[in-house]
Amino acid sequence: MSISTKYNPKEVEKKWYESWMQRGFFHSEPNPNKEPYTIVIPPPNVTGVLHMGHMLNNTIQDVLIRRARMQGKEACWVPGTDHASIATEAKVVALLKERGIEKKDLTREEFLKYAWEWKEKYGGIILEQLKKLGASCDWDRTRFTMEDDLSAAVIEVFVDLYRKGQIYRGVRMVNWDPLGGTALSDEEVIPKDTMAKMYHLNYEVVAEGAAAPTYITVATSRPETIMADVAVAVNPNDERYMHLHGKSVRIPLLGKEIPVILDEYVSIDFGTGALKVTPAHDLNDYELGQKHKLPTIDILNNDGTLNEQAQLYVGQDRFAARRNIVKDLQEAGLLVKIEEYASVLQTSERTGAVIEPRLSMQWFCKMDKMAGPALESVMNDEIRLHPPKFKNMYRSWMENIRDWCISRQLWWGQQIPAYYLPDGSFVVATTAEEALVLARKESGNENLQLSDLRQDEDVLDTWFSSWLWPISVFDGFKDPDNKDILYYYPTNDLVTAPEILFFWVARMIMAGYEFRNEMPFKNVYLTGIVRDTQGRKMSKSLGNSPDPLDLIDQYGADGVRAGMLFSSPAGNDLLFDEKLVEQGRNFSNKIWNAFRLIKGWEVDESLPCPNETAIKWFDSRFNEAFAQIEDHFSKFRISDALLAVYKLVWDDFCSNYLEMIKPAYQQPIDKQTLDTTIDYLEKVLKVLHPFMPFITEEIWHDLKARKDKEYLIVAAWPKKDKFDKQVIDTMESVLNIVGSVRNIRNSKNIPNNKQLDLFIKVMNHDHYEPFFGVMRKLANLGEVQYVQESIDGAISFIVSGDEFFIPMEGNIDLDAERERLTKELEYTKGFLLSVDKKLSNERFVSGAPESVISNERKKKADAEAKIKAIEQSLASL
RNA sequence: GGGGUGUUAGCUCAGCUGGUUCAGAGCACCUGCCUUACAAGCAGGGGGUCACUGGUUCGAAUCCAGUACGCCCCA
Repeated sequence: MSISTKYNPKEVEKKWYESWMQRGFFHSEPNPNKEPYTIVIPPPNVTGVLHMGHMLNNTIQDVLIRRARMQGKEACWVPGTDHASIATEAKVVALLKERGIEKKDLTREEFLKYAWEWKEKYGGIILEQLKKLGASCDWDRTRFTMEDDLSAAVIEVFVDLYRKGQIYRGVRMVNWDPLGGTALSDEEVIPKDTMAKMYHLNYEVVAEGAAAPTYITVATSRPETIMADVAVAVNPNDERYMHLHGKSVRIPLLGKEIPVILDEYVSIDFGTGALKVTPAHDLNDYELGQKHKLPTIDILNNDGTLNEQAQLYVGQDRFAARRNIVKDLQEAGLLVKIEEYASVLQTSERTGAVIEPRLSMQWFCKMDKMAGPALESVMNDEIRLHPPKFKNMYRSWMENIRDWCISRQLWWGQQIPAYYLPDGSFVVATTAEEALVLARKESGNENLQLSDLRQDEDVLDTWFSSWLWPISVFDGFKDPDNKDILYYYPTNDLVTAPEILFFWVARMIMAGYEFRNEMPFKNVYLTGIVRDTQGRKMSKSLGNSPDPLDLIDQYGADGVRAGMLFSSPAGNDLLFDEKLVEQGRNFSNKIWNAFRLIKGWEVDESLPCPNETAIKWFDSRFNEAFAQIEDHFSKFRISDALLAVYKLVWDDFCSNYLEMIKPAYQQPIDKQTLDTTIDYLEKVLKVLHPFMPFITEEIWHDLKARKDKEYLIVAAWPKKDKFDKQVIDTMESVLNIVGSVRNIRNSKNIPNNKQLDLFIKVMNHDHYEPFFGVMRKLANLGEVQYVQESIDGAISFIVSGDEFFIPMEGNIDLDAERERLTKELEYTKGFLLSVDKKLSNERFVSGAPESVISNERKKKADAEAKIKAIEQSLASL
């Protein structure tokens, strides 16, 4: 038989993925005889392509879902995509631009037509990429946040919340791009470090009957906004300005009187310690203005020119106005000085224009009521965050929650179902027709027509559809009692990144309680961010992110999956190194070769089984490791679970078990050993399958002929079983003995093929006999036997309190041996001293629990025995 | 500025209720091996003042306080 010494993942992966799909293993239907296990995918942007973050995230979900499926649960992983209004609209705009089409020349309908065309053509590539990773999603259930049913749910929820008084209109500061004529999200704003100028201006203090005018100097980077000033603020503790408390000042040039207000917000050391307050044109000033109930004067037009409110420089661009006012101020003698300082300039990602903070009317969703149950369920562990350290962060955010701005000045998304009447009032309804009925009723004007109503131009924030995701993918709004939602909801586990804990996770929890009176999921597993080896976030602009598909191509999906999970505990960032994936690939190869070895054996049914001890040991060892693996899973320690499987396969199964039972070259194996070994390999494949689905399925089928649906993907997950700790412990000692022998070979340059003899002088154990065979095989020993006395002319070592001798036929370096033994003797004596010290401390003996004390006594006895043995050996040298 | 969180081997991290699985794993490194499953491998080995300072305790990597540095989220 010839099987390649290297595992070749390419065709294997394609073959099994297709095969799993064909047989419908990924598909789920409600089954009352089975326990449901449900995951909804965090929907990636429909425009997105697979990046390393998706890889990690979806590998974890696939591990969880595959394990649940093997456990016999009705496993359902719902995939889908998010319409991502900002990102998608930006891509469509860019694409149209390449074709010479400007968005502003299109109507809303024309633009949306292009957008949908584009979505149909390029959208959802990412889902195809997930298949390459092996993701076992139920593709029949693929959903999209902007498909009809899901959009209908969004509108329904909006109307519902509006009627409950949870949605209102209000003013908010937005990032305005005067060149693009649009508001931008924070993500679309690029901060640029620049040198800016700080202008120091004199505001005249209003003082009746003063002989000469006195001034207060205010520092500002934006002198052209002084016409929008409504106050000057100083810190109440600032000694320089005590005399101004309760006074007023005049705006330079304009002469308008404004109050001096006191607020600790003003930092005494920055600028002159006096701050002009311009609520319409600065976020901090806006908040200050709200706090002190000051008016808001907006002096800018959409395109960045000054309007009538400014009174001066009307019609001029903000930068031209700045130049002019500086000149005028200078001439008026009110400009004290100009300073250069390092500042951060906010610019538009798309037009490069300097961002103008601007007040605008937006829609908000109240959060305080919904936050209550959402906070409580996490605090009392109804919903568990993994790792739990995120609970604190969650709490502080939820306790200081702000209302949610849900409107966006875009076209791609669900248009807000608010309809304006000609008089400026509005009604909210699911359709225009319903809106008309409402509008007629509320206005008392029965003559109103559809054409008199104007729907709000804005669309809803994308999160306003994704917060409904766990409910809407099962049509829980359209049909609240359908069998899917009743069966699959609440879902089990959610796997996502901590950076969207608030944007998304918290809001889904709120929506769950608000609309279904039930949590949306029981566990939230928070992954870390995938970074490069220097700890930098992976990003397109840095070019430090490998293409996941290239990696799969090069190392195989199984190798990449394992690589991603090595060293990525929950909540910790993953410093991605291609070496990890290499390790994953090497692991694939290791398993492959173990399979090759077993597959290559000829069986001789007449042979007796010489491997009882090894067989008994691995059975116990498997059960012990399996219990650890299950424990890791129960705590969502996926990385640790994989590492435990890794060691079980590599160390226990390959390095130890297979070496113990391996027949000599070209010798046949007995039937019992072979059958048991195949059973063991199957068990190992099972626990490995969630992590490395392809190679395990391949070996599963190569190992034996299988019936039609007898696939590993649906094979029964092992059950916890008892294990013999004694056998495991003894084998550990045996492996230590073997290690010591090998070490001696190594240090004495004794070739592996030269047999050595071993004599055991038992102190504590006399149960090594069943393990003699294992020792002989692994250490290449000839004679192995118990003795009563030390052996002269032998190298000795101690394992678990017993002394072992290897006769050396005179080629012992006596000095070296004496030195080694002396060293060990000294160490042991020191150890004994520390134990004695502890035991003679009365407070320890009276204070420590009995078990700790008896343990110390045992340590003392062991150490004393060891010292005696070493001393004897030294004497015999 | 507010809140959170972290610092253990060269790197990435475990270490759960303070006490023999307490200083551990993987990778990297060093030495020797192409020994018929695997050089993508085998065997062996070296390496840490558990950030710093103090406290609690019979006993601290572990609990508490402070300091330094880092990261995350919000503003």
